[in-house]
Amino acid sequence: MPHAPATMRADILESAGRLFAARGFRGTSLQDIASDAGCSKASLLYHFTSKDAILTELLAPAGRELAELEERLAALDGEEAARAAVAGLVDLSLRFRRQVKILIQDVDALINRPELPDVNAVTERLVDALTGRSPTPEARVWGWMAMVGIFLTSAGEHALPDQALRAELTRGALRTLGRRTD
Amino acid sequence: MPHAPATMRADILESAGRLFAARGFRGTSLQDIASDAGCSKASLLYHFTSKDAILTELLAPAGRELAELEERLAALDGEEAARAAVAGLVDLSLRFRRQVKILIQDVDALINRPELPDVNAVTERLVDALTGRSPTPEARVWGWMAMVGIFLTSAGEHALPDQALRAELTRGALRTLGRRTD
DNA sequence: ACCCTAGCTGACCGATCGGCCAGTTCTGAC
DNA sequence: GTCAGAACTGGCCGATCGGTCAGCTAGGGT
Repeated sequence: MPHAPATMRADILESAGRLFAARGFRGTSLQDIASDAGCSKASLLYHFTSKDAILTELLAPAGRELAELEERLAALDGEEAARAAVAGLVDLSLRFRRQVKILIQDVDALINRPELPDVNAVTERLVDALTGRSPTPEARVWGWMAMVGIFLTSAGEHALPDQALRAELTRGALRTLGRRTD
Repeated sequence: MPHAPATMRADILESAGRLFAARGFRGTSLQDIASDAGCSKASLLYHFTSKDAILTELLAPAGRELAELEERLAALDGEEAARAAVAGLVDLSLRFRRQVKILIQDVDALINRPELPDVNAVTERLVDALTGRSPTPEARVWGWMAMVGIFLTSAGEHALPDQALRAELTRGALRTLGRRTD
């Protein structure tokens, strides 16, 4: 039964998006997508020029909006710009959650290894330590932000000697948690 | 010239670590490592049981220390625990920078795509907006933390409705930047 | 009734990659 | 000098993956 109007294309995008978010781009084969969407691998490449093109179509809207946000910010200044940047990033990240997950999925696959402690368990206990006994759900979000912020910011290139970077990471994290930084 | 004592093994680890950090685990082949280390692919598998075993050996020390940190935190409580958790994570992340880069490298490879705006440029401009004109290097670190925190925390699972999560992400980010949260 | 075409497919291809093995070379111990 | 064994290698294998292609089929336009 070939002629299902244009639903196949949409089904493929939906399957690919879900699988990419769950197993990562490289961790998902064309066959995986085809099986999930209920068609043949060749059919994928009839509707899309390549595996990469599927990912492109999934990420393009987020990219467009990010560029728009950037433009909007260029017109603002000072406190106004800072608040707009935060609000814009929050909005974007939440509305394109699946896309964010696609981008960071490979990290999950890499981090869940026997020689590393279970990342979920560690996360839970670190957040516990950060937020104290019986934390509110809100406090747990801040705990997450502080941990992720420390972890990933450490890997970036910063114009700061190691000792100073160490101090600033600590200060930023404590502030995220709403604690005194002295 | 076979018998270089045990330097080959160390050379392989060094090469693998550098390449994994630069191109990611999956993006680095055994041949890449062999060429860089100046030996044959078969030699890698003489010194290590598998490609995965190389990564394991590179990550194991970080995993051990993370487990130790967790243990140490279990004995503490309240403000003391929070500060020890932050200090411990900062220390770990900075001392194992290369390992952190290995874990997140695949994200870099995935995020630098034509349909997405150039991530470095966007990062720069967002940090500009967050920190205002002529920011200090310290302020840029906080800007980084806030952005990364928003971005990655949004992808996690939180026991919070979307609207509340949105508010808390905003609040946390503004606090990281040392701004009023009202 | 006929045919054109969009939708779809099975079979196949070339490339790459992780891993294996038989065999060679060098070294240190005796 | 001899020899055991560690260090190392070229060549090969099976699996997987992205992608191609010739061809089948169902339906709508005429």
